[in-house]
Amino acid sequence: MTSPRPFRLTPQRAAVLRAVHDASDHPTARDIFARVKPGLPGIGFATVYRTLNLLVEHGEVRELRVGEDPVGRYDGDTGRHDHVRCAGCGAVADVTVPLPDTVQGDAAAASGFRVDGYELVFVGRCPGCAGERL
Amino acid sequence: MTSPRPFRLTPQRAAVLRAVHDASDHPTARDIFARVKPGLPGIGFATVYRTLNLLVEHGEVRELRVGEDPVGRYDGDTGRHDHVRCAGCGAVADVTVPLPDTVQGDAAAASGFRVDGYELVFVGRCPGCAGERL
DNA sequence: GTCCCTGCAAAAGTTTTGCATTGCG
DNA sequence: CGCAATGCAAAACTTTTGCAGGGAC
Repeated sequence: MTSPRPFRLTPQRAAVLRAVHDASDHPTARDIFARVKPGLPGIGFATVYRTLNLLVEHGEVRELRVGEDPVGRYDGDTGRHDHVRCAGCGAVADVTVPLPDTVQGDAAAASGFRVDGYELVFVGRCPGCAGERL
Repeated sequence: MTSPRPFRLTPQRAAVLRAVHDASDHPTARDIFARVKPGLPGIGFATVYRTLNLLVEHGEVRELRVGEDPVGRYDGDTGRHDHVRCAGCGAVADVTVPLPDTVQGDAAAASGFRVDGYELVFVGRCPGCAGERL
């Protein structure tokens, strides 16, 4: 079992948790660092990263990597939902598109894997970028 | 316009292209470097990366990043298909699960984005890892 | 001759780790 | 006291870029 170790809610951890939950733009670790820094000037990168990993382990926060961008993004909404990424500016938005119940079974049958879930990311253009080019 | 520049098929490029097309395991740039090195001992990392980017631009190869792993993987199959990732060992396999035609329209309606496509990655356990734990 | 390609080395960027210090319990 | 958490600095990694040399056309 992955029994999460006990958890101490320090000011740093509370600040990071709040920053992720308050954000709606899927911030990167760097973004979160920048947003938390003003309230805790002493905080360092390492604490932010360690905290984010801890929060992910505890299921308080969801980590996602989308598209060709190699940087991790964090989502305070841990409920089931999907994402859309703008190919123009890289923005990531939430969206929920229910798939038929059969897809996981289909995937399992086709691959031989046991399938527990999926990640679905749509690719397109946000309203701002849609009119520009292409 | 993204008019692909002319293209010279050097031995290095041919080797990288062949390595990706022959692979079925979605190798990383590092994997490809290791596989190509024996046949071209002089080759360097930079050439592999530059070549992979070139091949992606020309649509000869597909780049994908899946899961919490920040490293890029490459797929010689450029046709429409999906992937399954093993949460145990990190293996990535191909799978094709057609989704209803309505999903892209649903996503567009729900997000306000123009939606051109999607990436679908199932998460589960490969046959080898399924029996082990959890 | 010109231009593209390569290889090496260094740079850039993200994430992790080591270690001494601090401070709660 | 004992142990976990922090902050700083350095390390680990992946990927990109600068530059000089060399080959193709």
